[in-house]
Amino acid sequence: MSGDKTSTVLDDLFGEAQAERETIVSVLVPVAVPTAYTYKVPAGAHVQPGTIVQVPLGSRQVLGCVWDGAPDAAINPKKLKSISRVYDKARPLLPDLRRFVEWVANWTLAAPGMVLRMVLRSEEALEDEPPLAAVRRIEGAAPDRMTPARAKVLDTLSDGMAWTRSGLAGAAGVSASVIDGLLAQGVLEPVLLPGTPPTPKPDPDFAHVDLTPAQAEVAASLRAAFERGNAVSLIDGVTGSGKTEVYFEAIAEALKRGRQALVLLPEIALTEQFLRRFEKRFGTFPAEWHSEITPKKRARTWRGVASGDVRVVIGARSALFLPFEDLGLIIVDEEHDAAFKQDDRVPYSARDMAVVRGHLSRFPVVLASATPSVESRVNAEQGRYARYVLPERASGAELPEIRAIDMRQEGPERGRWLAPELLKAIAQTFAEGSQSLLFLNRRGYAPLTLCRTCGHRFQCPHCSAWLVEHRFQGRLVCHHCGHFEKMPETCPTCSSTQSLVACGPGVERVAEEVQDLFPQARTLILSSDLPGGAERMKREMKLVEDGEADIVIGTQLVAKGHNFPKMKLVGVVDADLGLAHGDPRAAEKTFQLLAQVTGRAGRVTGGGRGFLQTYSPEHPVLKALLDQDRDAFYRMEIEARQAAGLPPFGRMAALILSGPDKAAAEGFARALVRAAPADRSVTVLGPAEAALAMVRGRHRYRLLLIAPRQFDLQGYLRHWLANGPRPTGALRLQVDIDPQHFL
DNA sequence: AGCACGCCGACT
DNA sequence: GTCGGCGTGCTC
Repeated sequence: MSGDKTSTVLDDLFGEAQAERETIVSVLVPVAVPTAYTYKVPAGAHVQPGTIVQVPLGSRQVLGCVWDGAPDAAINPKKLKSISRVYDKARPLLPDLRRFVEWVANWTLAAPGMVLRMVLRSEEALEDEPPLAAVRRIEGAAPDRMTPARAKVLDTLSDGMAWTRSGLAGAAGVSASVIDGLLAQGVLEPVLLPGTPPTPKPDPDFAHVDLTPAQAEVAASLRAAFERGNAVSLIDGVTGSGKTEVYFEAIAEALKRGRQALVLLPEIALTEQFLRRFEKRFGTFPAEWHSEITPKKRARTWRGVASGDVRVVIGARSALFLPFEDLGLIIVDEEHDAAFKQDDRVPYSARDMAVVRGHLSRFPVVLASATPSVESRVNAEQGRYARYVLPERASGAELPEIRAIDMRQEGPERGRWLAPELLKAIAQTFAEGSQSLLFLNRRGYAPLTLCRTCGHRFQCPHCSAWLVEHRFQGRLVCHHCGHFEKMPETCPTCSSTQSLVACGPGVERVAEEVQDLFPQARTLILSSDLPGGAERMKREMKLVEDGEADIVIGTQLVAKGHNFPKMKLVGVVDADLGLAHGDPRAAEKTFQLLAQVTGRAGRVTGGGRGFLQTYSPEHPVLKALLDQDRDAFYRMEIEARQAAGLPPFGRMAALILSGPDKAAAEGFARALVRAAPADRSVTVLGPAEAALAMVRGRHRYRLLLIAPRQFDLQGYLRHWLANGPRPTGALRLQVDIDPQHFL
């Protein structure tokens, strides 16, 4: 070509000009600073907004992301450092995700870099996956001696595929040393595989789906929501109504449209059964994402999500920050669950931020629950969410019949905890070969121990809560801070022996009573504090599922999602527990818990029965449960909150003010107090969770404000969001404020 | 003197 | 979030 020489000269000139005028870019770094920092781009490196880089920061190297907007030209050029590495194998973070990071940072009052940190949670994912060491049969080669183990290996390899050493040993049912032997003999050869092949894509048409007319109608509405862009739907269905099947249809629709889908679950324990159901419906497993995933799998999923190889993710709240290539749907299952809230570091509600992410990227979000949160019901009633009700069980089984047992009149004798009527029902259920569940939200043997002689009560030395006796462990335990001590023989105050008495029941004590009265029944305690951890829990849940236990005594973990097909009877040992708490959400939490736990009865078979042992059968929360009238509960609760001056969206309006400057934080607090009318000033108080946060927190001065009805917190926040800058260095919004009104 | 610990500001 | 500098107070 004739222009060869000229273009070379031009290139040189251009290169020189570039070298003289060094390029600088904004880089967001994972530290608590308010803005992106500025770095030089090394010659020859190519970066764009979204590119993931490594940069020097102080004395260390950190991950960062090239950010939007002009770099800060006011920074002293002598201070500027160079990007030390460009991760060109990793996909740049897309604009939608970057906007989401900024939105969450703005909302939670966290530094944007701290939110970015939640995105960059797998350093391994930024490199190409290292090749996998494997073995393959060498055509025609044979071992000197054929043994049964060797034959099994060669048989497994007969399809000509390469296997990993451990995978092959496992598949052939031999030890890995057999494979080493065959390698040494030159029958097998080592090969390198290019990482893991992508998992097969879920097939939206894999299974024949048989929906009830009610389910089909909701499924059709969810499919239609894709046409509306950013619609939020609330599936409000009784326990056993088949919400999962319905939202699976929304996932199928997302897949058919070539979009990715994300399912958020409140806790890891629920993923197991979800995976099985998903596989039945879509023919393959979704990718999993939560804190217990191994680094390798984590990296694979992160990369797969970014490249689009992974189509569906099921995960805990942190999955919300995965770098999806083209996310088209988020499902938030058990949307009422408090586990969606993160209280430390960046304090956010994954349910609310899911709605935000859907809004920013214009895709549908589905919230599902048998007991929706009050705020979601309000959002639905006020037209922000579409609400779909599934009032009946998909199996056709009728809902359990629920009865109150008035403990003032029909209670058990002294020192016993189960009323005669409940015992009779347990005996019947046992006789017909079905399961009973006794629910008591109290771990251990007894919540309080005292001395009969001198009245000494065992109290935690650190937090003034009663110490709970755990008889299996022979300990007194504080459920607040974890402090424990050995159960003493004598009273520490008056030294009397045989004088300590247990007051009130825990699950261990109820189990003792059950074993005493039904010695021939197989009883099982399900409580999170028993030794053996998650593995044991999984085993025992399976035992109950398979009908290997007759009477189960459990704490609140039995209320969550597990399917117990043989469970016919549920007895709530103390239905009043939780109603008396000072927590403004006590009624809601109790309603949800009791509705979920009684919903276990006869879920598959029908004919379930529930009993609530109570001293206050007239309490409106219990009445709503007894009457099977969920709407009555929500009506009552929304009215009660309005009367208490809580905001109409049903959530506590709270601000946590914190910062290094105590005077500034207090000054701002006083300004807030002045802004509220004189008759009901802003109350400055510290509920238990805020107090705990204060003790554990790194900030030195912190103040919790609950704004009463007169204070226009919403208006203030709206103004603040629109007009920046922050009133103090570190003002933190509590996770309980609903972002719906700001979208 | 030597160092553990907590506090505090800086980090581009 | 993490590091380094600095002051305090205690031990070898």
